[in-house]
Amino acid sequence: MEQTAIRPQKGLPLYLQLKQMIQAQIASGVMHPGDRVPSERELSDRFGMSRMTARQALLELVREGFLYREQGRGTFVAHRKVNQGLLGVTSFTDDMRLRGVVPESVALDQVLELADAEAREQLQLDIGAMVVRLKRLRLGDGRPMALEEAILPAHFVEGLEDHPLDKDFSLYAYLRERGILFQRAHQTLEAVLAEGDQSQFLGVLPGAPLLLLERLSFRQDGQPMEFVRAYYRADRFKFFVDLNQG
Amino acid sequence: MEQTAIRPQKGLPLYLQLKQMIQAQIASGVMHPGDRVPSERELSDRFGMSRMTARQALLELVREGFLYREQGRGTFVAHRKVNQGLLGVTSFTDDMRLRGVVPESVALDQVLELADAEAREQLQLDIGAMVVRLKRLRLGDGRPMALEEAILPAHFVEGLEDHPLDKDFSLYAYLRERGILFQRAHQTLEAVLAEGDQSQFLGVLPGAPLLLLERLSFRQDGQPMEFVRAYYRADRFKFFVDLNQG
DNA sequence: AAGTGGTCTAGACCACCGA
DNA sequence: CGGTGGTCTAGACCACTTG
Repeated sequence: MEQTAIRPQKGLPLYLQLKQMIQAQIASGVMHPGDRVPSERELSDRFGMSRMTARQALLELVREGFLYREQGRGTFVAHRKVNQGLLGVTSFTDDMRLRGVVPESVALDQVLELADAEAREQLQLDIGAMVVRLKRLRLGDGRPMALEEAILPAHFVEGLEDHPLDKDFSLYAYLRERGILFQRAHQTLEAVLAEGDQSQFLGVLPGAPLLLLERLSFRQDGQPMEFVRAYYRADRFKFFVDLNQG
Repeated sequence: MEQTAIRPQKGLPLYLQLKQMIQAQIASGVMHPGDRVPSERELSDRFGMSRMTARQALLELVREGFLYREQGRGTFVAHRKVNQGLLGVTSFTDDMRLRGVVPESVALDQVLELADAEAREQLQLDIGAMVVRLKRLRLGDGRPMALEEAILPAHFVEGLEDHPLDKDFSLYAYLRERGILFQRAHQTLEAVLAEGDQSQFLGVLPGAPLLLLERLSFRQDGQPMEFVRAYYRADRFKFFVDLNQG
């Protein structure tokens, strides 16, 4: 832990600068798993900040799994960072890129319609509300990966009808640009067998195993904003998630 | 938000008392989704605590999804609490109980042996290390739900060999009693088809869909401590998870 | 301009742990 | 015992939102 510059308001809050510095030391191997990190008092002395500021940096790193603390002993570098950050809500596009696969979408259907009972229930809409329904075939490196249907309240996506949905278009990037962000999602996964349409679009035999994913996403204020039902080819897709706390 | 007693050191830290009070008001319906919660300054005034203390209560409730904040506007009650707390590592036993199903286990096999290559890789063990291998059939309300194999480093579970593994025995409760806690887990899910042994134990036809779950659990210090591979009957089990942050 | 959350300070006492 | 993290105080200035 060298005395690199950390002091001034160079745009970034102090605690974030400290956090990044510690993170860098772990990543670069300067500090090893099990090593003790300097105490809150030591950090605040060394970098001329208050103890609460150093504390905030350490606590965030603990929450993110880089460090762990033991009462009365100290703060230590965690042993193996479990797949950093994959606790977040991911989009198909990001997901594929992360795996080094080139994502692609083919729009099969795209309609503006009255929300049916299921959509109203999931998205908590009133009778008469309109929704956009997007049916897409998802490709990875040009091969069919998943058949996906997304339903969103129409007011979130005005103008989307004129948007090209093919190629590497990401619905999530589109929403991000418009300032619409997810905060939380509830997701279920089950195993089903391919039938009818599904096997044709995905290029598998009827009876092949599929992973059925259903996801309801919420905005920051807790309002539901997207319901997705997607069928993934089991031989090409494995879902993973990191869980915290015991 | 009434002026109930909150002041003194009645065992519980101040910020936890405040947190619980706010949580109770949300649960009881006194405060509704979208309602503004008193500001940090207002809370600190009203309850005679410092702003940082009130802030700590609010920030924890935000992290847990009960509240959300908007810069310059205030702190608000979130709209729908997404399955409270199900971000955690769950055991089969807890999971079933949560769903109102009576869990049961039948031990099929239980051996102490040399760790093979896969076990060493997953659990980061050296050559020559011993592991305990537990094979169990999991029942819910008396019906087969899953076929599960767990592998643990032998030094975590000394004495387990003499333990009855049937009935409602929970490996996790056993470990909890011995002070061994999980902090984090990495889990993957995929869809497969039942074959051989699996279909017999689970009571399904070969070719029936199964949900294959693999989980690697870590202790607080980041050391891996259990690897589980479980096959769930797709018609009786749906996996769900809540994700944070977009 | 007034109110909010975001950051930060310079102290304090406590419970817990190790030597 | 000294050092650690856990809690807490009473202030401060900032950026942001709203009227």
